Amino acid sequence: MTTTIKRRDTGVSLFHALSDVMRLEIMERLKDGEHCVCDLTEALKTGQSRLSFHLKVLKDAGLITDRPEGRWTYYALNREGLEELESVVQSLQVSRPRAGSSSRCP
Amino acid sequence: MTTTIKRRDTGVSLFHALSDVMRLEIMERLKDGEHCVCDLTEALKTGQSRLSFHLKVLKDAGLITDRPEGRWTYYALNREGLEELESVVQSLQVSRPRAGSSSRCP
DNA sequence: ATGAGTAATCAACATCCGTTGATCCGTAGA
DNA sequence: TCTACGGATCAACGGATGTTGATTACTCAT
Repeated sequence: MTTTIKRRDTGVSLFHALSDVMRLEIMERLKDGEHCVCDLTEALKTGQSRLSFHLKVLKDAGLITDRPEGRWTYYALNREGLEELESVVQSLQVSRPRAGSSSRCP
Repeated sequence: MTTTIKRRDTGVSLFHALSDVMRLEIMERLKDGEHCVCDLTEALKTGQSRLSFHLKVLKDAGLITDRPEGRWTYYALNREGLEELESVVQSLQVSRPRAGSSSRCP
């Protein structure tokens, strides 16, 4: 089914985007609102190039948004992405209330 | 804070475990209950070695459990791991209701 | 005890990912 | 227009990750 495949792929990219310490730290920082790159660079004590790389991964996954303004770019959490994440996680929950083992081998 | 660091690390390993198509497919299969490896090998049409590798990743992350029985090993979803995942995902939600931008650069 | 079947582990290889430093692009101020 | 600055992008490198085939360990049946 195509929608299932699509769901799996977005799942993979969402989970991959979050499978890195620095990226989780970025998400953490953005929880209280928008931040510009220079702000994050200082807060996370890292190089500009590295930060830019991770921001791109998060943005491509749809978890954050960027808002260029003049010389600066502000990043913020993306509600839609987080909702999608929630939904994918929900879909991992057990569907049948594990009524004993459902496959017998011998 | 130590607990925050620990939370980040478990987050990373949970997300990493789920950032792979085959591993998501395994989770999908286990939603309806226990399955033995031979069962999954056939369902996912893959080699035994490959499957075993991915099962180990999921198990190490605490997302599934194994139950050896005789010649076979049965795998199942691990509720605790899924709850931990939920909790980590919850912790990514915006904390303050984004009252405008919280950092100004110039 | 031997042989067959299940599954974990290993070594080797290929690929992907993250880091770093350099470069490029766009904007703001002189 | 020239310069300085913020930030994206690129190439190159090194380390991690996934794949494959072979080996090993264990269990069951004969």
